Amino acid sequence: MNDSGENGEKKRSRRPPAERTAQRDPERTRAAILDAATREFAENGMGGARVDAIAERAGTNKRMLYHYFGDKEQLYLRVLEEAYVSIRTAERALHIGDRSPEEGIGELALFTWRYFLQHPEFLSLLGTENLHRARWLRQSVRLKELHSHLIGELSDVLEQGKKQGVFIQTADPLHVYLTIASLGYFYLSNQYTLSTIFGRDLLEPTHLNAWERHIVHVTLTSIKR
Amino acid sequence: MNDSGENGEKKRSRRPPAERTAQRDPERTRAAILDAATREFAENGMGGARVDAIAERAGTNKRMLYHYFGDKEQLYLRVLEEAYVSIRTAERALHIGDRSPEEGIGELALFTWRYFLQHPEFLSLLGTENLHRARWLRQSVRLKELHSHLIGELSDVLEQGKKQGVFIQTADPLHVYLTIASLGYFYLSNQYTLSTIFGRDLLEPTHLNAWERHIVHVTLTSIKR
DNA sequence: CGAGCCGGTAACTAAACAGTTACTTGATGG
DNA sequence: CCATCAAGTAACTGTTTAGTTACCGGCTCG
Repeated sequence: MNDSGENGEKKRSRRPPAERTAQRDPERTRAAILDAATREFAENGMGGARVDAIAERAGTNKRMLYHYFGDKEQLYLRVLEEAYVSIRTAERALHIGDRSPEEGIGELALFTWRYFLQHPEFLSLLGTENLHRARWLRQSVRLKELHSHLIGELSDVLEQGKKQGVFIQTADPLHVYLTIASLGYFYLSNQYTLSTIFGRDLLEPTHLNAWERHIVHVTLTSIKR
Repeated sequence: MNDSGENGEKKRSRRPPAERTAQRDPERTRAAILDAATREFAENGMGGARVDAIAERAGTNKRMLYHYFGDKEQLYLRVLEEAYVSIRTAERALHIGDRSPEEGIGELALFTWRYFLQHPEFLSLLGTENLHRARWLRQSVRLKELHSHLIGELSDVLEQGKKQGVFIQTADPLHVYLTIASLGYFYLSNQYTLSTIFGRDLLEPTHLNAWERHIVHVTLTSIKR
């Protein structure tokens, strides 16, 4: 039933400048807008992003954008929610409790670093949202449980490590997560100013690999007995 | 526009009589604009900052702003340069080489954290500049030597620590600095989203103090033998 | 078969914005 | 004592922007 390609083209249009009929695909249009918006907001922030630019990137127009998402702010919030759901979903699939505590933490650190590296738009969106003091995120209800799971799982792993005597008793799950995230976030999100003032390209593979090892090393030595 | 006759009421002159002359103080006006611009750019980013808002905050008007700084971009660059000069100047005054290596590094970590805490506008400006891939910072020549000094001094302290056998041989000055800056920057610049998703106010004194101790602990354990 | 719904387009509008211009006031040195 | 210039004000301008409206045309179902 999937009509791929052209069905009978009986359409000899009379007027419109665009004679080519776009095949209708609401789901695709919606996804294209969301994707285009993600890139536009990530590159230019909330204040700098242009609604016209998003429509153009999505290969559609403003009318559709307002039709599906309401207005610029609601679209931005959807982009942000989507970004959070993506990283937390991938994170869950790790199941850091399946390995030894030490390996579990190391795995989480590696995953986080590599996810940040492959999703610069996520870091950028976080930066924008924080510039505005989480003005839009705070309105979103559906995001909290997403995170309580992360802390819960991390807490279990730490407890097990403490019982086994490999981790110090004061190790705190939130602190461990913040440590991992800090080291990845700052290096990447501030790579441009850092590369400029220190005169080294931080994105060179050699430096990236060194920093990856550094993150794991710092995280583990800070909680090991 | 303004037609001749009609000398009755209502002749709205284009130029209202200046009732009182503000005392002239070019240096003060200049400083007021720079200060107002710092706040406006920090709060709204480059795209969100409004020239009119800066003029109003400074208690002056756009004409003066353009007179002293050329245009919005040049003003922004001056704000950014000023911010970097401020932190590096304060940092230099620490003289971290005067203490034992361990104390020196701890001192640098404490200073950095506290400076970030007291100067949220600096963090915000860094975020904005990185969103734009250091577009303006790269144009600034006068900022590189400012930073080579920092790395040089840090390198000396680490060398001394290695000689004394208290630091590991692989400790790298840039990595140490990035570690310290990461842990402070992320916690503060992302405090709004983090507080929201984890349901804790990260700015509460208890949590701030705990994180301060954490930064020093993490930094030192990562390089100690 | 035709009414009306739905995905889609382009031109429009009111407001906001960066940057300019026309003008005023007062201090100073010749 | 006035010519000149710098500090300062507010209205203006051309452009950009978020959001709207008028319209198009194919598809579906009664």
